[in-house]
Amino acid sequence: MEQKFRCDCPITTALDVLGDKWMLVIVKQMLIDGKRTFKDFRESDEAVSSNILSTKLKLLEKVGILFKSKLPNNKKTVLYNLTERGLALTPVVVELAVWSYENMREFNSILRKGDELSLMKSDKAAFAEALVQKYKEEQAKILSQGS
Amino acid sequence: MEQKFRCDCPITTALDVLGDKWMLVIVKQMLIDGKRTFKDFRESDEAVSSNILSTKLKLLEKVGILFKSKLPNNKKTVLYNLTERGLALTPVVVELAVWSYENMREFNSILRKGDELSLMKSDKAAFAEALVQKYKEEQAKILSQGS
DNA sequence: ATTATTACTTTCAATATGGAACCAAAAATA
DNA sequence: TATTTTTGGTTCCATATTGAAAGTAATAAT
Repeated sequence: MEQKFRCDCPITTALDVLGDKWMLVIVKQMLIDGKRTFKDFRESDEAVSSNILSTKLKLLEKVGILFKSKLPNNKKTVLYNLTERGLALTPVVVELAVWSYENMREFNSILRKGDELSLMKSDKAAFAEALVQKYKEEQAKILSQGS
Repeated sequence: MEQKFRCDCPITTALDVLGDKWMLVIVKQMLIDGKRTFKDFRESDEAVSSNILSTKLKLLEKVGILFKSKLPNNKKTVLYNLTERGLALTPVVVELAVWSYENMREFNSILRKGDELSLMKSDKAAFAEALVQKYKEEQAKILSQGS
């Protein structure tokens, strides 16, 4: 599964890597939903099947969006962590959320109500930055403790 | 090909519709590359094959991202136009471009140089709005003339 | 010592993608 | 007017991707 690029356009290039139903969903699950382990992803609302999850996690690692780690006292559980490159996707994710809240409600009847929409819209960059900060704090907490 | 949604998350919902290799590329071709006709898309750098193009254009129309029109003096050529909903994807496209310029160069050796990157980054909202304005001006020009 | 959990891989069916050829209507050209 | 070309598709078929289910090996908990 080596990557092929269609042309020199940055947008097309991004979509050559991220353009599917799972890549950005996994990033979002890590960034927003606090998912960190294979099991977490499997048990998410979106319920990825494990073969696909495995494939996508490998690709995300390969392009430097996430890296794997382990806790010192546990040899079994693998932690998946966003890199700075992965965290740099936060603005994309935020823009998708804004667009979706404002345009997808008529199609997805179970779309949750957008409580954070006005906050998000009032300062998208600040909202994105707050998400990143929250992620990093959680990350620090997990790495500092041992379990 | 009716739409199914995985859960109530807005990001996942957006990707249920847009999450593939073509949907956002077609939007970008219209918004930035001035593509308007079936032929235009076929002859683009990305060279979509016509069966897929046909399928995706129908889906984009169905979710209200584009609409079809014709010029008064030409019964053959079909024009594909972005709606306000489609134009509202501009910030997503801009964020993808920024991320890509800054993170994909090591993977896509033919990625073009990001001359507009610093301009884009300095004020993303303004950059997006300028793209939308330019599109609308072109649109007005085409609709006003007859050919 | 036994059971459960975690992180996968394998298998196989269903669906999506993609290239190529084909086609009908309209437009351009001779 | 007759012929050719262009445009906007559709159809066919091969290949690739997705996805559900079951299986497995190592570790951890009981």
